Amino acid sequence: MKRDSRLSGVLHILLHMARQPGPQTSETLARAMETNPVVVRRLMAGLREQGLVRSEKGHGGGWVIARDLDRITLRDIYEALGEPEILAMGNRTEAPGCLVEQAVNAALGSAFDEAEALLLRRFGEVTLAQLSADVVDRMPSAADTTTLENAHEA
Amino acid sequence: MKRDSRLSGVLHILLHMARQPGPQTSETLARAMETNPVVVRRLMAGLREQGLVRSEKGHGGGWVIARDLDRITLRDIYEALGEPEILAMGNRTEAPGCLVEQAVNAALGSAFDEAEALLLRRFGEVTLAQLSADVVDRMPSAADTTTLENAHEA
DNA sequence: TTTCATGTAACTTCAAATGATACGTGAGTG
DNA sequence: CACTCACGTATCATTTGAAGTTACATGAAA
Repeated sequence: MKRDSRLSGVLHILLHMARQPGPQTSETLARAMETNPVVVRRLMAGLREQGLVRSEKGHGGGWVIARDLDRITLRDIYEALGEPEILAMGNRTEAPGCLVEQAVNAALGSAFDEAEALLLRRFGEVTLAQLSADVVDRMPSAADTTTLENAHEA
Repeated sequence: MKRDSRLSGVLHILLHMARQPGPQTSETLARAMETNPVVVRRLMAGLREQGLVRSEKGHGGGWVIARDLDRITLRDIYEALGEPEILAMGNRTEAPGCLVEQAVNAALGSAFDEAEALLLRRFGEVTLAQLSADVVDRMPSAADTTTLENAHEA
């Protein structure tokens, strides 16, 4: 399967939005991500429904973040995306009659559950504010005025 | 993508083999798994290369486990399968120039790594012997003579 | 030599993310 | 009011890898 990069992608979008004052269009955000505006809208749709972002049509429209950055965790975003599959592996059958398969499912299942739970816990501990601060830490000090355009020239 | 169930499948195969004395053919094992003999051979190919199982051609041939059950961990089997992808999610880009994406990758990447490490650690702690014992625990006591055939009728 | 069973290549099927095109809707602008 | 901008969304193509299937070669035992 192709690796799911929606969480990675939407975080990229949100952090770019966080660094710019006004509304950002899907068009602009798509260029920063080297992708298509429709992909941006699709990613953002779930976030809008959860009230994490707002969108406006027409002139001067675009996307804005609708909540304080320190009150949005990666977990909130993950859930807004529709809680995509975390693991690429799984049990062959869900409710097998075969005792052998039941034993396999029990052993693998608990390991899978633990790994998922760990990841979700980590997601819950990281806020957009923290990530945004990390971006600043990574910047050569003089470049604090980096715009969406030249952010991708480096 | 479709969920990868190779580990689950190969464990099912191995535990069925563990409960029968002689060599088992791909044909027989495939019937127990409700799949195709070629799929069985494909799953077992890696295990054979790692010396976990042996195969013989011709009359009376088939597959046998080549090592004590308590010396085979799920991790051994996972590695013999070629270490398939564990996570369905990943970073959009591996070595991005964009500082924003670098920050995203760092945050997500460490969480991903932790989850993977946890799962692999769990795999390393479980042996085939333990799983096989668990199968017995799940059996109604009188059914200890369950064969491959009626194991799937219950 | 016939049969059985593995070893593999090649093809089809399937699922889901991603990319792209097209068109509808609503909000500003002139 | 007409026009443009930007989102909303349906639809289709592309991509990737697992899983299933068919076909045939190889080697071992009867």
